[in-house]
Amino acid sequence: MLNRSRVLRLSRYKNAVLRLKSLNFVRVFSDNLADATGVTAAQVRKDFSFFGISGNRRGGYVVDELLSQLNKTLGKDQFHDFIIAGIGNIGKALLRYQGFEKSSIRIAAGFDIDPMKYNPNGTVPILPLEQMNEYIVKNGIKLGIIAVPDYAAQQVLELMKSAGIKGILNFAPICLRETSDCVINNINLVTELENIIYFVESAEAKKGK
Amino acid sequence: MLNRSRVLRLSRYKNAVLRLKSLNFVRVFSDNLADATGVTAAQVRKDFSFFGISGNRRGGYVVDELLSQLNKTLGKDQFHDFIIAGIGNIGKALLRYQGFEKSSIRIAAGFDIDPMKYNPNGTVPILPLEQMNEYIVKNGIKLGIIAVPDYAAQQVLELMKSAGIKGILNFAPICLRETSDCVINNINLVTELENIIYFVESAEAKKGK
DNA sequence: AATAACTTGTGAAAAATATCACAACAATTC
DNA sequence: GAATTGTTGTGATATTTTTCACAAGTTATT
Repeated sequence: MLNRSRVLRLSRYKNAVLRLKSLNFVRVFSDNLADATGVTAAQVRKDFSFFGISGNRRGGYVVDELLSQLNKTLGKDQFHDFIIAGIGNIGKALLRYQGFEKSSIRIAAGFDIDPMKYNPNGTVPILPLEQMNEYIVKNGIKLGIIAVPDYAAQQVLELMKSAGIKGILNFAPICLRETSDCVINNINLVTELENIIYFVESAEAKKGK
Repeated sequence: MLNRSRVLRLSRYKNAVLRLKSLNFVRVFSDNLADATGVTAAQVRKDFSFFGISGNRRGGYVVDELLSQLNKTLGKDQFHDFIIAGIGNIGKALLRYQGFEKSSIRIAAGFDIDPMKYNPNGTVPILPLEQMNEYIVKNGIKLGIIAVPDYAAQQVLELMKSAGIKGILNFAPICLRETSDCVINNINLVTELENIIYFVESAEAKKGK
């Protein structure tokens, strides 16, 4: 069965391998990846085994081979276009984020309802939300990011799905439900901070006692 | 044992209850929360039971009571100050993010090495990174956000930890390892998008076959 | 070419997590 | 006030995920 956190770990391994490669490593061991990503070596190997990624006994994994296997598994052997709905603080940050390009991720266009945000001729065009459907269909976009306020999220989700979007990263602070025809990852910034608060507070409490 | 995803779910329940409250719900059932957050009703009850949150048989949970129990458990009965290191795209977006205040989360200050970013007299002061240690110690800050480039992340982590930070949300695309004295949550935007790409691609592949 | 050193790949075991199913109970109806 | 209905709280069960442990294999050394 395909397991979400297993795929997340695969991405982390890939990042770790990239960093090791930049340090001129030619081979890596499951041990190295375990250290770099905070899991056990057995888990690294189990994960690889699950996706049919293999190395050499005693020789570990050849960095370049491993990278290409990881990229292939993750579908990173081709460019992927995303669109963003909502050009607020988060949306703008994602538009400008430098880290995507080298991971063959491209933000193709942004959409908003606020005319002040429109910029049809920018590097990444910002267009009226009404044009989103047309854009998605015309360009065959399959991937979207939702960065609108909570009250608009569900509606934007429906718009995206009906236009043919198959996968969404959602930053709106509301848990969008995924369906069989559309994968959704929810990132809730408040929730993430609350999580940290909880563990820090409970550590304090334990110590105080 | 305390379980990270259990606490994350608790935050989601809290958000769901807040939304139901705004719809004038007076009581909620585990069923409602299950629907709103995409888990089973049994899980909601198990989670509550774990934290000692209880309702009434047949009567469900009284919204206001439940909220205060959730907030108390999550340590949201008081304000929490965070600092941010790295005032780039992500850092700036977080500084301006509107959603924190009503969750009693406050960004107290930002730090960067670029003098162009300094703004010591803004609503949220942006100060030189060299002053971070002093600021943390002086104000008793326990919580931090890392939004610097990958190559600087480890170093900023050490700075924060040595100054007394106990919990960190990390946006740098490198997996920072948590230690017994400092909780860390890593959010890697590329990884999140890759995860979606993977599931969309593999769904495509399955359909094509 | 035999031995030693070391790492993978993976079944088996353990641990963690989620679901089931139902007794216990509270509100409502008859 | 007895019967009915509906919901919680939770042991027991099932499933998922992780770790263990070691045979199988590869390279290096003597």
